[in-house]
Amino acid sequence: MTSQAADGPDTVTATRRSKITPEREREFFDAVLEQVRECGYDSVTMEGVAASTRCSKSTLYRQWKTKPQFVAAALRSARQARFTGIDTGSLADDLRGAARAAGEWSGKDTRLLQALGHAVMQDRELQQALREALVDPEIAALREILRRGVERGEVAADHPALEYVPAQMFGVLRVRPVLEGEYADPEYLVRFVEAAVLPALGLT
Amino acid sequence: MTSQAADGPDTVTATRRSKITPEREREFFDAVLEQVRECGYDSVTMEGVAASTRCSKSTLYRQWKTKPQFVAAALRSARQARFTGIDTGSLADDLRGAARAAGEWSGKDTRLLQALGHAVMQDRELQQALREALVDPEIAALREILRRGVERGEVAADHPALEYVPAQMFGVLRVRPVLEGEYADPEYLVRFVEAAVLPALGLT
DNA sequence: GTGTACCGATACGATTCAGTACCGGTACAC
DNA sequence: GTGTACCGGTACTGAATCGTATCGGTACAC
Repeated sequence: MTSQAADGPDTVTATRRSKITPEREREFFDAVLEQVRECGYDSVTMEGVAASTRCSKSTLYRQWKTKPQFVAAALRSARQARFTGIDTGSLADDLRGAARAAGEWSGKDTRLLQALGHAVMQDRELQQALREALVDPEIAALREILRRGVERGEVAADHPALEYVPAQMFGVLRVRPVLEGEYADPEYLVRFVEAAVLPALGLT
Repeated sequence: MTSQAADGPDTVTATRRSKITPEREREFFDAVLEQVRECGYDSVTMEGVAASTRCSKSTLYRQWKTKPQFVAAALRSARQARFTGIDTGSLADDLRGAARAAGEWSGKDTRLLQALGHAVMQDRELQQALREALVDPEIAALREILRRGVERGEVAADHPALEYVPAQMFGVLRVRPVLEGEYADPEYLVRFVEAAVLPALGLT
């Protein structure tokens, strides 16, 4: 359940009503996200997830009322910052680092975003879960990198290109599959940062 | 039928086996694309399209064998270059013009791309139709703009930022809804070109 | 031990939708 | 007129899939 984080030190697993251990829950979440990436949101079925994790549909429906709620829970559980902790002291190197980190997750995240991109327009909870899981943390980390660069005086606070850096990074990341048929890898993104983003910021 | 372009001067409409006029066909195509934008590819139903155009399912299935083929045909029919004919003699102005043109179509095209983004992975014909309709023409036109700029000597042929211009334009176009919750309008894209693309190309 | 609460399996009803089949009606060719 | 070929409407089959209900089994609490 979504409430189980509230009551759960380790040994208390015994006290838990549910026999679904956190590890088991992870299996469910991994399975459903993988199915979403594979087949698209609409084509994901509870039966499919149940089969692939060898549990019964009943078990899934006991824990989560509906498919959207299930997927949203899975998304929330997958939340993690891809590139926090990047802090080299140089804006250019930080951006290169972010590009590299983004490129490493590119395939999985992009497929997920792609697969959910439209479903999200119809379900508020799903939309928010997606933003919290894949969008907001990255944007925040990126803005933090930029903020530090401004603070160090590497770029003017009102530099017009600043506001577009996140959109550039994620935009290029997401459209490369469409334009070139392959996911943006770290090399591609780093070259992009060096060829376009840094020059635009005046960091040659 | 897909073959009707081959046999059709004007008056020959009489000779046509089909009573589906090109205008009527347009209605079908517009309706199905609108449904795709609205509900997503998977949720589009032949029955829905039939109802919204007041024809019968039979009629649709007589013309197109399956749903993917129907949607692909609709996409192909929607093919049109958004920004050919932009040629001001200045690379910077051409790019501004392209940005403005792209921004004007942004909502419709982005929604379509979003809605089809995943379905396309499972159906080759659909994928190709989508590329031909929404991706390739724009890319080609953009590359042509850049080529002319190079030819005029406004930017070096091997300038590293050149290769990323199309990806940036379409990337920013497509992710703005995700990041900021609204489609990229012409103003946004023109400002982006001026703040980031032109500086990166050394065209202050 | 005994009881409780959850598990997995399976079966079920309801719904939705792709695609087919059949119908009577009608516009146009000749 | 008569025939042909297509139209729109409706009904149908068959396959998924949602979500519910039922059932026997089992791990853990006490």
